[in-house]
Amino acid sequence: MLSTTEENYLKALVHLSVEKGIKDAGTNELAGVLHLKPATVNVMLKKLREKKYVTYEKYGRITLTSAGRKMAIEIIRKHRLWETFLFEKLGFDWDEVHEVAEQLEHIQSKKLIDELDRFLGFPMVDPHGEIIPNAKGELKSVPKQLMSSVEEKKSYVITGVKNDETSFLKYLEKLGCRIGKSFRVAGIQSFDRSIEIEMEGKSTLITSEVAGQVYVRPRRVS
Amino acid sequence: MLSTTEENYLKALVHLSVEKGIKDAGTNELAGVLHLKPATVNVMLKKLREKKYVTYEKYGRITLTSAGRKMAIEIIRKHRLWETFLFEKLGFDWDEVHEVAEQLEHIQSKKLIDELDRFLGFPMVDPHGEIIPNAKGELKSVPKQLMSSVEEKKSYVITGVKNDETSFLKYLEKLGCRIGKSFRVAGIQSFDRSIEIEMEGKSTLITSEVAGQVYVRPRRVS
DNA sequence: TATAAATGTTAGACTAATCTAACTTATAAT
DNA sequence: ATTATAAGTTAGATTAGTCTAACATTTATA
Repeated sequence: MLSTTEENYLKALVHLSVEKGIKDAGTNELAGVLHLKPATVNVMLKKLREKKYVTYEKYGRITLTSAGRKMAIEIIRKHRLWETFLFEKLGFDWDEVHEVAEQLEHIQSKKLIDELDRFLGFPMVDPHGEIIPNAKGELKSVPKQLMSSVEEKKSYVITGVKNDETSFLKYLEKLGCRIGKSFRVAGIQSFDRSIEIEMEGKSTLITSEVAGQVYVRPRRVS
Repeated sequence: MLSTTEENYLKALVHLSVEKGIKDAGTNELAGVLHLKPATVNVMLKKLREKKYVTYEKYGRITLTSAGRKMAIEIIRKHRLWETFLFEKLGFDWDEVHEVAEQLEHIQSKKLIDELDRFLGFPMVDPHGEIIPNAKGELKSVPKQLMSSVEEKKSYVITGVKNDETSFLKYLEKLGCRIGKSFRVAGIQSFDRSIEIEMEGKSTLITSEVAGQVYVRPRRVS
């Protein structure tokens, strides 16, 4: 059985790899997302390696083993189910669920989480639009949708890009488009198929060329 | 903010006083219910005294301050609301709820517990028939009912005794009747008003004299 | 009431998780 | 290629919560 602390390290490793797209991490990066000092992380890493949850050697990069990844995905599953519960059943706001789910995700009871899943009707996504891993620990891949096929007035989350040339990514960055960001479609111009989106309060115009290179998924609105 | 450990100490003090009917406790007793060593409890007691949650002096008895009692009752409220949730919404069995509620009761979020209360319809009792303190921390006293007024086929919990002579208590003990025990009324003899109860699988006869000295409250059946 | 038994306390050690400060290795820049 | 900077490591200290073993006090009993 893992401690809450150990669980948080594993979860952070998955988040780092999802957000950065690479599967390994460094001591400093990990310390950064956990708000701990590198020295602290270093100590814990030895323990997690001992327990076979990560592979890692001195001055090297940190990678989750399959056991480590499985554990981490289980915790993410719990987190997202609890977020869904708080949002759907208890009327929490979109931005209030995370903090409480951070605590709830560490409750140890397989039955609890399976019954919660059933109670919620086996939801696929959490209130942030994030995919909820299923009971088998599969992060079922949702059909990919291009930004060029979005509908007006609906909300989406950016999930990836088709094209990863630096110049293109730099341009996306300039537009404020990063993986994980969510936006609402304010309007679509019919003559050039350009899309006007609202993201973090400001409005941005996306050309159809760009939209054809960006993956999105629908987001449940609060 | 109290640690989980500190919360458990306060809760144990309330349970001790409820179960034993006295408002103070000893180091050994407390260690017993917490499954810790007296030395450990002694260390923590100093800390809780420092924080003004208990009053206690060397070799003396331990008493909760009103702040301590308030905290403890809040935790008991959380525990019982979670038990109700697990039982009513997630289909847990009567005997499975406690263990998970022991973990859930330490989640810190006022909103969570108030919304959970609302979601459950402001329940008065948990699946064990225990009274749920309200949001103001009042352990609303439920009208006392004597065992002599029970109805056939219904279930009750023993809540107290009118008479606390040793001989009487010893007799109750022999019958298996202790505070907190629950039973079902199998039948009532009309000619002598004696009551046949089923408790923990076995059947026991209670005379009307005894029934008139024992307090009970209705229990929700599983 | 003297003593045995029960209860309570203290000191010192241990584990988990954290920190700071000093040190080492790897990477980037001139 | 040398050096400066960034990244990573180690050692030693700290806090919370626990333990055991030895000691002190209170209580119950012969």
